[in-house]
Amino acid sequence: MSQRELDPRKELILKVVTDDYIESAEPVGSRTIARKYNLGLSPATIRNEMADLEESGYLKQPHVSAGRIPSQQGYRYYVDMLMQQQKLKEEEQGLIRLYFEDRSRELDTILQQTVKILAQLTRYPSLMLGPTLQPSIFKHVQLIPLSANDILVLIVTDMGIIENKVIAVDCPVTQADLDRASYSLNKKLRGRPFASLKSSVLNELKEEIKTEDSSFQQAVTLLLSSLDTREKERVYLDGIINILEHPEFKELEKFKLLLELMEEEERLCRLLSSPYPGIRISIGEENPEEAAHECSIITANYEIGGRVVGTIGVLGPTRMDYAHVVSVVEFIAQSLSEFLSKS
Amino acid sequence: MSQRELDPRKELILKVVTDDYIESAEPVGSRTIARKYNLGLSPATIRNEMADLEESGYLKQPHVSAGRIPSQQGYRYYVDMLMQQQKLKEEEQGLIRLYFEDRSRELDTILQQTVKILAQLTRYPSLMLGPTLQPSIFKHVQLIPLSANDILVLIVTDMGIIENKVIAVDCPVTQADLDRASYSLNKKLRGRPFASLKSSVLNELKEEIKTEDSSFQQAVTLLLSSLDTREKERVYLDGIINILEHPEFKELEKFKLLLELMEEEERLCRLLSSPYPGIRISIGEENPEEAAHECSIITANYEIGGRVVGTIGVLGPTRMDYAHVVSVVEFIAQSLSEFLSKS
DNA sequence: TGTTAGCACTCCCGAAAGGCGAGTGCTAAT
DNA sequence: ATTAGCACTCGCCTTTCGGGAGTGCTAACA
Repeated sequence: MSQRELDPRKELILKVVTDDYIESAEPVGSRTIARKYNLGLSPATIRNEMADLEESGYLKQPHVSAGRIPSQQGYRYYVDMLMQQQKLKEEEQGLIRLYFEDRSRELDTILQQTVKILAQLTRYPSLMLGPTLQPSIFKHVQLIPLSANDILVLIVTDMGIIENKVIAVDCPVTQADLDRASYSLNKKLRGRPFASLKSSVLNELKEEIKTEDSSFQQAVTLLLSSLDTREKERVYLDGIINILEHPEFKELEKFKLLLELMEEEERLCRLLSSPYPGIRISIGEENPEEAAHECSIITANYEIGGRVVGTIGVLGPTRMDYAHVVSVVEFIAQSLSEFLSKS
Repeated sequence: MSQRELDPRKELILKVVTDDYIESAEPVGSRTIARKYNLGLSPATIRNEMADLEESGYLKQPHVSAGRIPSQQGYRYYVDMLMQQQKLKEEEQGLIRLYFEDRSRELDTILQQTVKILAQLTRYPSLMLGPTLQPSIFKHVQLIPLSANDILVLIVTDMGIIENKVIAVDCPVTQADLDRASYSLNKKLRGRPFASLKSSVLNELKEEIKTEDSSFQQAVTLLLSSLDTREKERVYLDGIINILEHPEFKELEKFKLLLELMEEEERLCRLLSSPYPGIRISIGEENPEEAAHECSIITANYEIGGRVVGTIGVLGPTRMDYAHVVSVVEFIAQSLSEFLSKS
């Protein structure tokens, strides 16, 4: 975080320039500021201040005879020090609340729709990293025979997240075998956090099943290994189209890079995942992805029962309506957390 | 289907124009044809034929001094009568086969990756309508308590499709209640086709449970109603970016309309769903969606165990490589059907 | 010393102009 | 019936050019 290192008048001007540029998408000139914002300063004075701000890296000029726009450093200062926290408008709050009132749907649908509403309210592309298994608690496992050699493994967590996986076994197993296996797996695993499964419990379990027959052994071993490999999280996405509203993407090439990014889940994950809780704002080149170097990303984590399980966020040009987006993302993340924690 | 109503030389010229335009995206002129395709005809002759073809509606001119391009009617004739069926290249077949060899994944992932490979091979945006429940056979149901008042209902079909839904009950139910309910539901429903559930079986079941306690009754009733409402199919999508390779979408507005379409599942469903099996080609305004009036769509249904359960398809400009796409879509639909039927 | 008016200068942007080139339809010859 | 020749059309690309917005600098002023 930056220190407060600009004098009040420079701050004021930086703020005004940023606000105006965010709104208009046009470089802001000294004349405009003087006329529009009544600061009691002449254009010339503002010009001087702007020149200073440019020299110290907070503003820049697209070209000599244009107004100023904020640099990445300028946005950072704006976001950290100048931006006014907005309270979400009543109607927006209402919309979100209303949406989260209707409850009986699949998890998948809920998440998809949450991203959709986020995109609608922000008018930017919105993304979500689906809930991880890691912090969940094991609730139920069910082994279901699909055919002679294929078993469907269903794992349910306390959050209602469902994992399913087909595993192939060499020798046929009977329904009875599987029921028995399901039963003892459940007895053993129910209530345990996933994070702890890999190490202790599983070995323990492996020991135990030595006494059982081989097909059961095999099934369990496979289950365990499949639990191991399962790390990929789903990415939800909506409102890509919103990006086209913004003049910075009128050049197809720029948009193309971004669209490419959006179609690759791994890269999105890298962009979104954030270790610490709370709102995070990444501006321009702070983003790890080359394609997003002219974008900013605002994310917040959401939780289930106090445990962080996923991330929700918005992607936009660096000239983004930070204040508004922050308030929406925050509110939705919180609403989603509450919603998921209730079930 | 059109009758064969053009004389051979006109057909030849229509075919050449279409082939060339599909490849080059430029209106093709008489001179080009004469030089490039050695038809033993002079440009002037070709011009006369083209003028005839234009008059009868198979070709059109973007403007007076440009070459000809196929009209929608022209494409239709091309697709129905002139296009040579291609056999898929060995390497493409190999790629697809290779992909379908690796088996143990979730259904969801498989479908997503199938669309991805379709997009890769065709270089067009690709879509899939996820498998419907309707033609499946009931395999297993499991009721799992998530909290005091929420029950997770898991339904597994013989195809490994998994539906899950959270339903809320008024009064708390115990694990034992649910196990008992699961048991009798399974006994009753296993092996029945979904299509038949709504009517006969369910009423029968309702009668039967009158004798049971109320919480059980309630759960079953809810289950039935949730089965009813569940009709929405998932849409998988990949390779949107490919559309930008084509000059017809260099105008942002056109692309925007299409992107809008792609972000709305219902509209995609309407566009894709096709009653009859086999390859279907919709050209330009044959499509029900306004936004796709300058596009063509090639779809094929895929099956599980001989029953049509979904659709896979490709969207491109009307100037689309029909022959190649048809062969890819066909092959992938078939491979997917085989793959899904094996499990 | 900070602020402001005045002014010359820069440079983007959009409109207008002009030339090129590809392709056509028509006519007349084969 | 086919073809060569030719005048004509028209999209597109490049160039040109003026207007306008905005600047930095200088000098005057409080």
